[in-house]
Amino acid sequence: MTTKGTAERIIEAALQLVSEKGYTAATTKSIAELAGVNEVTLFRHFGNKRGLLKAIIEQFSYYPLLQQEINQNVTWELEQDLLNFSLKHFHFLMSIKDFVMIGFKESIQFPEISEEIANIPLLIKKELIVYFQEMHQRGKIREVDFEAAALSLIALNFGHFMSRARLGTIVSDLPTEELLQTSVAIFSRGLVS
Amino acid sequence: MTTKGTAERIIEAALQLVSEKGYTAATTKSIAELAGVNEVTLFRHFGNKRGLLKAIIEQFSYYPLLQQEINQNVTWELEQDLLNFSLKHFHFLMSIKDFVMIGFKESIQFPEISEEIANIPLLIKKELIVYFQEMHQRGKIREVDFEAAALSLIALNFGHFMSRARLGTIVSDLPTEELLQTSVAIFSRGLVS
DNA sequence: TTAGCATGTAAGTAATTACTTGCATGAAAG
DNA sequence: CTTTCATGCAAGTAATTACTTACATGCTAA
Repeated sequence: MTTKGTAERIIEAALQLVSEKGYTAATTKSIAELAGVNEVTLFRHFGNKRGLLKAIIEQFSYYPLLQQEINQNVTWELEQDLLNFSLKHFHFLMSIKDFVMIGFKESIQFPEISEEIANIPLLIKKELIVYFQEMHQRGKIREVDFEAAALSLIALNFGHFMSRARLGTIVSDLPTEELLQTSVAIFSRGLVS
Repeated sequence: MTTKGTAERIIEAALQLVSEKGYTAATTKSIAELAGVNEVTLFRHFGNKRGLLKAIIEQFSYYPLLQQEINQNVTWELEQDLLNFSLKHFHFLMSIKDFVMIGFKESIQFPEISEEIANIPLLIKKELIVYFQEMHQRGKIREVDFEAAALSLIALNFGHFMSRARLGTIVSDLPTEELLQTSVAIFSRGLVS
């Protein structure tokens, strides 16, 4: 009980600090301080600093991926489906924002994270291609390179996510939902036959 | 002569290492080693480690921005213009890839870089909005939220850039030009009236 | 030739960092 | 009541880091 709470608090603090300042700059002292525990407790739980990050990675691998949820609520109405997907995609990325940032920052020190993160667009791409193919067979979208189309939608959402996650409302103060709606409206209109 | 070359080599090495490993993990020793100079030379040139990064930021502020080049070669043919812009945008981001990465990694330690980087999409957004408005008046694109449209195109290109810059061909081995072409084709088709 | 200037070399310093050890404490479980 | 177990606390260690100082060397320009 107390144990679990302690370890969790340490992981949480590490996740925050490492994603903010990077692995090296996030000292064990500062992590322990933010978690509200003694520094030795950190080592007693995770052995060493790398062990702490391993725990973070492991926790992430249990995180429910977006993938399964994509095919749910499919209406075979292009714009509606893509908006539904894009909203989910965006909020999913936001929910794992810290992981994504660590993945980008520590791709050299912890290539495992990079791989884990790179897997997300890969899985989503496959799902989207299948969806686009089916939509094409139903005569609802025109013939395009479905892989490129899938990658584009993913890039679109990822771009919006990065902009909001790192720059906030500096670039634009449009409400996220509104922005995504217009974004998807243009994109799906470009796909319809 | 030799002075300039030395300072430049140090800056180059720092740019590479800091963008790869982050500011804290890129030690002055490793930077000097990569630059092929003695560590003291680094301090003689830039005073301290922060001074070195200041020099990097300053060098970037002199970098020719994409902005002016956008309005050149405008044909008022939507797809052609947007493809031309997107290719320029993408390759511009690639050319300042290391700056962008530092900007994302060191947004806390060096907020100036973040601001500098955030300025890019802001300027481009303004240019794109003007272009879209003019295209609308010419009856070539339909009525949409031009700001959202501009942000979407920027997010699209940025997403492609991030994917290629960090994940290489893991997600897809489609040739960049081909990918951008399909990407822009869909997007512009979604805008035409 | 000489004077200056950029750089290399060697040595050192104070601070920080990851990590350890030994002991005290307090709460829960048997 | 006692044992166990997670944690706190104090102290310390070896390595690393940013940075300094003093002196030697070699190239360039006057």
